[in-house]
Amino acid sequence: MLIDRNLSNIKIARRAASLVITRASLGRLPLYHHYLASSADKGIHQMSSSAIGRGLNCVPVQVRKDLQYTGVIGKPGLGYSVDELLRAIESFLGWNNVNEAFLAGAGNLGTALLGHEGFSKFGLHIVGAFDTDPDKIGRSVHGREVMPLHKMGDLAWRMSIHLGIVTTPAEVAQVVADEMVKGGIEAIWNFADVQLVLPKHIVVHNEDLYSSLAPLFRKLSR
Amino acid sequence: MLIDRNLSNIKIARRAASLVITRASLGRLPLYHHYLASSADKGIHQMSSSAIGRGLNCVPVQVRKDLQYTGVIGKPGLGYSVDELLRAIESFLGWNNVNEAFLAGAGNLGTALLGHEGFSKFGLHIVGAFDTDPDKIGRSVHGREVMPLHKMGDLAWRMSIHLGIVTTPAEVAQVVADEMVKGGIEAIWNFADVQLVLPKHIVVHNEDLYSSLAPLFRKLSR
DNA sequence: TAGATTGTTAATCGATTAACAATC
DNA sequence: TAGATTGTTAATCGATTAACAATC
Repeated sequence: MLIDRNLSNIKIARRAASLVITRASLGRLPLYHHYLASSADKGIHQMSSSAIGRGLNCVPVQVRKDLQYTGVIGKPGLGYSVDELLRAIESFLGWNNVNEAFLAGAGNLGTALLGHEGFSKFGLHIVGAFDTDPDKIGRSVHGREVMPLHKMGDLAWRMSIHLGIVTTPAEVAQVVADEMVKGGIEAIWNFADVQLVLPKHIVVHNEDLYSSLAPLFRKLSR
Repeated sequence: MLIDRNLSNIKIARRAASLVITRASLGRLPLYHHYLASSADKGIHQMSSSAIGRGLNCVPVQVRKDLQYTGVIGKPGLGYSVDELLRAIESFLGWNNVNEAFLAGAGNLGTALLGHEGFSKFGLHIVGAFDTDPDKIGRSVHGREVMPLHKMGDLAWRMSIHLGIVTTPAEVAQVVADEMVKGGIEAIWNFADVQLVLPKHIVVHNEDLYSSLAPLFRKLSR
């Protein structure tokens, strides 16, 4: 029995160490969390991969493969512990850490993100907003004062901010992102309609709204 | 010469007919358009696939493959006509059509999308906004009056609206989407944090912000 | 024990990239 | 013509899915 335990621990350790999560699986983990959380609210504490797959429109084997990355072990014949999965996903995605971010561009979209209260549940705190528009600077947007853009880099450095959100017009997004990188920012969430070109070690997610719209538009024009 | 022309026309026709664009390529076409448009602004009228690839951080062969779907033929040794590509991408993506949409959920994000003027350049016109909050109903948001949600389905039907945008809280998103489908809507752009389950013939794009954030957060927690 | 469901290997599918003849 | 770049086939890579022994 003791030997069994040890063997199975080694197995877990080896697996967790050797497997690197794919981009695709990583993006699905939040979806599992959404669905599992709403199931937990309904008092469901145990779920099989096929039950989860039904809720998310995907096949059980994909659910099992994705969930393996979290390190949670399911029980054959029974399924997974919903609460264990929720905690594991949260910790895997770093939702328990406090992730402080700066946002550049306090326009419509920037304002909306500043006002999105849901983020704080996942550890995302937008602690500074920046713009170049004199009419906006000094104003408070959803409780945060808009500061002049040229102060962003320095301040990011001094406050050890590592996440930047770009909601500026496309024309200035690259310059703003470069400024963020100079300020020590390591990950950028970009809503401007440009592909940012940045050093390899910076992680960028380009949130191109028109890429998302493309399949929808194509459907409509037929 | 005449024979050559005919042969090459047949080739084009066959190619356009047989190839169905992949989801991945479709999503990249808007990125090409962004970059080509900004190049055209700088007076550049001819570009090679490697020049385009440099601007978008991708390899020339991918550019060539993606651009083939638009039907544009490049000139060996020279490259592509920027203006021809721009027009071809616009027509391929249906950006020349008027695409009218209804939006449900006039919160922060909904308001931002209603105020996003850029959309109209691509044929997207959000012509109606809906909410259940009595404080919001009747108010004007970026020039459009917010209407009660229960009127959405009927109105979509009568106005032949085929595109729906969901910016409601996650809890009601599924119900709202079902209502859209009843109203004849065929494509749904969903910003709520749920995977909508809808009939096969409805095209849905789930714009899950937390999926986008996942790789960024992961980078930060290391 | 029997039924259900897991974890994992191997097969398939789709998307990216390398290689190169065709051609401006 | 020579150099550059195209369009396309074949090879590779990555992600999804089928199959099944292990096990609760």
